[in-house]
Amino acid sequence: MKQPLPVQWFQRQPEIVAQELIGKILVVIEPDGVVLKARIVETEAYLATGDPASHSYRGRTQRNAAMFADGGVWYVYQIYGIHLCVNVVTETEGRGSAVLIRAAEPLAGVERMQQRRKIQDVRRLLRGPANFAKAFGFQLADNFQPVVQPHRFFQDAPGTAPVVKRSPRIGISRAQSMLLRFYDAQSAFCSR
DNA sequence: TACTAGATTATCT
DNA sequence: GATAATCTAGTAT
Repeated sequence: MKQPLPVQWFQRQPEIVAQELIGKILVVIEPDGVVLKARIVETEAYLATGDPASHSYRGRTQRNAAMFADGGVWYVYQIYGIHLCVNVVTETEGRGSAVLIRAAEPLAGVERMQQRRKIQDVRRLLRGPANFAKAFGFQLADNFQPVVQPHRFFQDAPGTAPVVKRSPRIGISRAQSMLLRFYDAQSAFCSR
């Protein structure tokens, strides 16, 4: 069994973490013992400085406080009233950067994900940030929680590294020229 | 397959 | 009071 990625792995520049997170595997062990696994295929970086699309751009607020914590914690927030977006905080205390997880490829626990999503199509199960959050059972309460825990962690993936491409981020109105979305060009599980 | 409208609330100004 | 790092369902093509 692979070792979990250590917290220091996340305490680097968001562009680096976003790019290297592609192909990594998220493992979640549910309270009843069911194991969920997924291979990350799409992420976006939100920078600490000079990035108007980042929640941290206008400084620290109650909502984005987790972004300013030490790297290696979750930043979870609700958007459009009904959806959750899940980020991994990067860099260190006081910076304010994070990586949004946008899509993944289901590897284990597919039935549990299908129950939560109320759909069968495996390709759509983890496509889009809110869908990913729902399938894995993320809650607002996961905000500020450590990324490295016994029941929920990332691990390195076996095999060759994926071909990672970059493009403009999706769904934002500012800084659309910045190429901060990273995705596995060979995966059929990306959101676009 | 493509486009549009509507959902629904925490958070910020 | 306005906005938002979205998704789904519905109608049109």
